[in-house]
Amino acid sequence: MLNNSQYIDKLRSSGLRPTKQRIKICEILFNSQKTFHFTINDLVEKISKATNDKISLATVYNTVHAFKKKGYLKEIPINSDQSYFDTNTSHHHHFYDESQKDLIDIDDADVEPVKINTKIPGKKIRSVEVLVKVEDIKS
Amino acid sequence: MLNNSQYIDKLRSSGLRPTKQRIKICEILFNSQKTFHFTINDLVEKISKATNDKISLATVYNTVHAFKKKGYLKEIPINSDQSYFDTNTSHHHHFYDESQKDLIDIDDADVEPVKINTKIPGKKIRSVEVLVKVEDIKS
DNA sequence: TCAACAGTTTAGAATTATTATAATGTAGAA
DNA sequence: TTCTACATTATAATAATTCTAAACTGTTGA
Repeated sequence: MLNNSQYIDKLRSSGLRPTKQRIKICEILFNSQKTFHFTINDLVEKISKATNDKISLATVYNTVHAFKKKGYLKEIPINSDQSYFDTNTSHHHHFYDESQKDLIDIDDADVEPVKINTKIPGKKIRSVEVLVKVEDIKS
Repeated sequence: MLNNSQYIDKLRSSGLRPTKQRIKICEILFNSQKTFHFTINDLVEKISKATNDKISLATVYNTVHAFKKKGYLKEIPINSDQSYFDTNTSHHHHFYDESQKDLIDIDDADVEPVKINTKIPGKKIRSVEVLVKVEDIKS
């Protein structure tokens, strides 16, 4: 749990001006012990519940992308009509529940290291992500 | 390499009417030895090169989704503004080249089986997909 | 063979997510 | 405090996808 001055430091140290919109978004994204997944839409709703000052949609997009670029958020690839982001930036994987359209973390420790026995010349690996799609047993 | 009557059988046997639009799209997608990746946009371009009869965009979407549902195409999850599809429906994985925005198959044999040591009650695994993001070594 | 129906295609409108624009506002350095 | 570069904002623009309703066409069965 960080207080505002810690968010200000965090933003400033990564070259982002600590504007009140960014601080508010930090509070919403990083104040919880638990990490979580969200879409831009989810975040807009959280903001409108958390404050009376509206933050424009464009700012929400800009801020999320800035935070992603700085490594404070990860984007999660799912077959989806919208982008999912994750406040958990540690290396981990995901279940995607196709029945409930729900995304669930898989701790990195719960996945045996993935061994890839091939490579592409001139390229280096940036990340290895596992997506496990699940569905209701009965279906 | 299948000829049209084989596509007609294939469509009919899966409960899809063999209309001329669907047959044309089959020719474009499944006539090659090599499997490939495409976006809806790519497919529309291929169609317009391959034939003088235009196929409407809505039909392309409908057909691709119908083929996906029947298991003739797979959708590939990537952080992207558009959906990627794969004519290779066998179990395999992908490299995604972030420098070139290019998608490359990884043969299933080149990935050691992924072991997940956790599960979700009431859910069964439908698929396990590995996405390896790569970039230029120099970057 | 052919009429009838259900499934398809179609053009275009509608919707949704995201990005661009340009004017206004503001944090931070001097 | 003032200035300047960076941010925010509302709105428009764009792009991908889905919806709609009318026209069309395989297929079935008489």
